[in-house]
This record gives sequence, C-alpha cells and structure tokens, in this order.
Amino acid sequence: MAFENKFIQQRIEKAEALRAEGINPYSNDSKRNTTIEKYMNVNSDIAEKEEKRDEHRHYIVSGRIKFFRIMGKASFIKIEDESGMLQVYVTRDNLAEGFYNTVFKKLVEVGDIVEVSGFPFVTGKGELSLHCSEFKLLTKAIAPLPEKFHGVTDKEIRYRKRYLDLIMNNEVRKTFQIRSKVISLTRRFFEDKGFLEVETPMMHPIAGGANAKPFVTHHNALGVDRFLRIAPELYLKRLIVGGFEAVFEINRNFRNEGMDATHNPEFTSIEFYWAYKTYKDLIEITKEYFQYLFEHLNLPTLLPYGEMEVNFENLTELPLIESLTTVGGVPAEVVNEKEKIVEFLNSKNITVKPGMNLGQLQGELFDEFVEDKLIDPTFITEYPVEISPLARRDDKNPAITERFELFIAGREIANAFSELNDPIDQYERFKGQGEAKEAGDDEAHEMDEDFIDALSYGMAPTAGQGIGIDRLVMLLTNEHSIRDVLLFPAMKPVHTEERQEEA
RNA sequence: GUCUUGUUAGCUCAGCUGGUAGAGCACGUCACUUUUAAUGAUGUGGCCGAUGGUUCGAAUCCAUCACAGGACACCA
Repeated sequence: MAFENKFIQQRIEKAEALRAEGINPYSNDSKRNTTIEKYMNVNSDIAEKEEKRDEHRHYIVSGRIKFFRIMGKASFIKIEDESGMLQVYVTRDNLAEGFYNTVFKKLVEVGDIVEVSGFPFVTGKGELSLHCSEFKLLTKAIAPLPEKFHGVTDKEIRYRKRYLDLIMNNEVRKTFQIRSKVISLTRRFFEDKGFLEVETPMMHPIAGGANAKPFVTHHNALGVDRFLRIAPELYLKRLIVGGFEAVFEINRNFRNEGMDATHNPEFTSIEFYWAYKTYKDLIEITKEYFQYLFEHLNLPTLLPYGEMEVNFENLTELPLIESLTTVGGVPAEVVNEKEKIVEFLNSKNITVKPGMNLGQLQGELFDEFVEDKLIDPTFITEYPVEISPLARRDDKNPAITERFELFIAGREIANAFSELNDPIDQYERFKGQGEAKEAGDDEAHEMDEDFIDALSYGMAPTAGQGIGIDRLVMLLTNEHSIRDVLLFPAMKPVHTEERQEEA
C-alpha cells in the first residue's frame, strides 16, 4: 500500500545507498548558523566588491532543494528555507574526494533537505550565491515534489495536502503569515484597550448564542450529549454579569451546516463584550481597529478586492431604512408598507414567503438591493427589531434596535449591538424560540435557564460585537474562498472503497 | 440542497466524430566547472476516478456513484 509508487521505491533505494555510504538520510546533526534572508542581507555588499566574493566569510545554511542543475563537474542548486531561496554553487573539487560523483550527483535530488556551508560570492549573472565547501544531507525526501514550473495547482491536492501547497506555492505561505498577524494584532489591540482575553467552553450543554445547527458529541463519564459551541456569546455575557467589564475571546465556532466559498464547519471569530458602552462606542472602536490593522499590516487604504477597490478612508454610517432608498434605489413610498414591499419585490421577480412582517421584508429589500452595493466600509444601523432578536430596543423608537452590521466589499464583516439585559424580556424571547423549535425550526434557540439566572443578577448595560476572522482575512488577502485562508479546510473523505471494506 | 464543469504518468496538460495512450517537467543513463524552468542525446514510466451498460471493439458514447471546482439557495 504505502510506498508502492515506483518513484518512491527509487528514492528509498537512494536512501539505502546513502546508508551504505555511511550517511544517515535522516540526520538531525544541523549546525545552521544563519537564515537565507539574513545571509542575503548581510552579504549584499559582495556585489560591490571587485572580486565579487569574500572567502573569509563562512556560513552554514539549510533548506529544501527546489532546483538542481548539474553541469558536469559543477552544479547549481537552489535551496529554500522559511525566509527565502538561495543559490548554491557546488563543485567536485571543493568537496571531499569522490563525494560529488557518488553522493551529490547520484543520491541527492529535488525535495531533499540539506545543509551547505561556504562563502558568499556573486555569479557572472549577478546573483548572490553561496560557494559550497561542505555539503550535508539532512533529510531524504522519498516522495518526489510536483513539477517545478507549474507546481501544484489542483485545488483538491492543495487543500488536502496543504504541506505540499506550502512547499510549492510561496504566496500561500504569505497568506497564512498575514492571517497569523491579523490574529495577533487583534489580540494586542483589545488587550491594549483593557480587554481581558478569556476562554469559555467549546462543549455546551445547550447550544446557544446564534441561530445554527450544532454538532453533537457524547460525554461518556457523564452519560450526556454535548454540543460543540455555535457561539461563545452567552458565556461571555455571564462574565460581564460576574464583573469583568471588557472581555474577548478569539476562537473556533462549529456549525453543522453546508460548506461553500464562505462557510467552513469550523470557523474563527472574535467576540468582545464591553460594559457601560453602547453600539455607538463599538462603531468607534471598530474604526480604530481597522486603522490599527491597516497600519501594522502595511496595507494600502485603497484595498483591491477582486474587481473592486475598497476605500478604507471612507467609512460611513447609514440607517438601514435610509440605505434602501439611497443605495438600493427602492422608492421611498414603498419601504414602510408591507403590501407595497411585497408588490415591489414581486415586480422584480422575487418571491417572498407569505406572512413576513415589515422588518423581515425590509431585511429582504436590504439583502436584494443594498448589501452587494456596499463596497466601502459601511455601518448599517437602526435594524428593525423583528430581525434582531438579541439586540436592545432603541429607547426612543421601539421598532428599531441599537445595532449595526458592518459591510465591506458587499459582504457582512461584523455584527454588533447594545445587548439585551432585561432578564424577563430575554426569558420571553427564549420561550418564543422554544415554540419555533417545536414547530420544526431546528435552528431556533433553546431555553438557557442558567443564562436567565445570570441576567437576573443584573448585567451592566453592555455592548457586544462579533467579527468573522476568516472573512476578514479573505478581505485583507484578496482571497475569494474561505478554504484559501484556512490551513486545513474541511474536506470530504476520499477513500470510499476502503471505508466500505472496513465497515 | 439544486444546477453546471471536471477527474488521463509523481506534477502540469493534450488526446476531434469509438479502433487497446501522448507531450513537458520529474526520474534513469551519457556529455558538460557560472547556470536561472540550464542545455543536448537517450531511456523507463499508465487498470485513462469507481461500477455497470451499449458495441466486434470504450479514455472517448450512456447510466449510477465518489471526489473536486464554479454558480445559485441558506447561514457568520
């Protein structure tokens, strides 16, 4: 089964031949004393020297062989480490007697990880290289790498074997470096603002905090089912009740739903809750957060995304109802009348479920005519209460809530509101959800009595927000599939025949 | 979930209306001490995604299935 491929067989034989030569094909005797990036920087002066070399300098560099060019008694190879690629000039006469012909030329190949030492020089074609005086194999690769020019482009291979993708496609590494920076900058930003990072359970007795189908697992010792969390919200709010005034959590949520370019069953979000603040403060901190990210990631404020260009200096606020007419082009006399909205939607060949209330219909108008036109960052505010079950009502206008959603490049990036902290109101809303669940809505919330208990002790007025990190990274890296910003995206199993045999 | 396109050598891809498979890279052998996807010569390499069907004959036509990409629907 394993290793049966003829190319792999061939390379296993080479590994054995190396052992016969007294060379360990999996040596851990690494003496590396610099990275390729540092080597290139430190030796950038060589090009200005008359002799184009400095034999008094000596470096040991390691990396994977990406190119192998033999020209008789001399060779050029290119090795790559995490920091960059370096050309190495290897000659027969600079290595130990016989090594070049019997080992280097015969038993070393593209994909192997090696360590070379020597001095810096610049080739006739002007490339800063390393003149090799000692060559050591560190790790023999028994699987051949994909083709050196086209690399691996098959998305299925790239997602399933991300390590190969990372070896072959440099820009992929950059995407994930940016992702890592986004997360670490996010953490630092909120810590600097006085937020406390917390970790709440991922295994919930009741899956709450969002409308979504949970994954179910089983706890043997307790004999109970547990749900992988769909959102950390209800636990974070318990912490506000407990007296923490600013908390955040960056971690995974799990939703047992479909997969596509913007949905993975597990995804990363940041949720943060801030006592004694309202959604207006959240708008301000969100603006600051984006400014902080752009500054530290050195991103242009005119950010390209696909065909679009997003202007991050043009952040605006817009009430939802107003956006329907100004952005969506919906006639003003339509937007506040149920019948007229249905009529209008029908005239555009959009059918709506019967019995939708005004807020839902306005939401429908927004989705159809406004959302994908919001290219520059736009905080849509004053959401109808009917489509905002967790948000606090506006004190002056009970039809709308203290909420915003942030849209960028035609997509929702963040959702935030002043939190509902009236325990009785919350209880009633849970009850309504319970009835919806009985009626067949398997995404409806379940009653969380402990959460009601918590609110009963009093939660300070609080504003809370969630940002989808994966989608944010997509935006910042100009990627259009969530799978391109997840190191190991969810994939269906492949070996169906084997599975059936085992079963 | 629906529609649609794809799956041929380790990788990237040809293979037309059916006649038992082809290139480049990689790999083997040879030549070559400043190359840049090195070059030149030569050779090895395949159950054409799986299972059925049509046919004298299937990589090619049909059906089902699997996986993947894209679009739409739902959601973050």
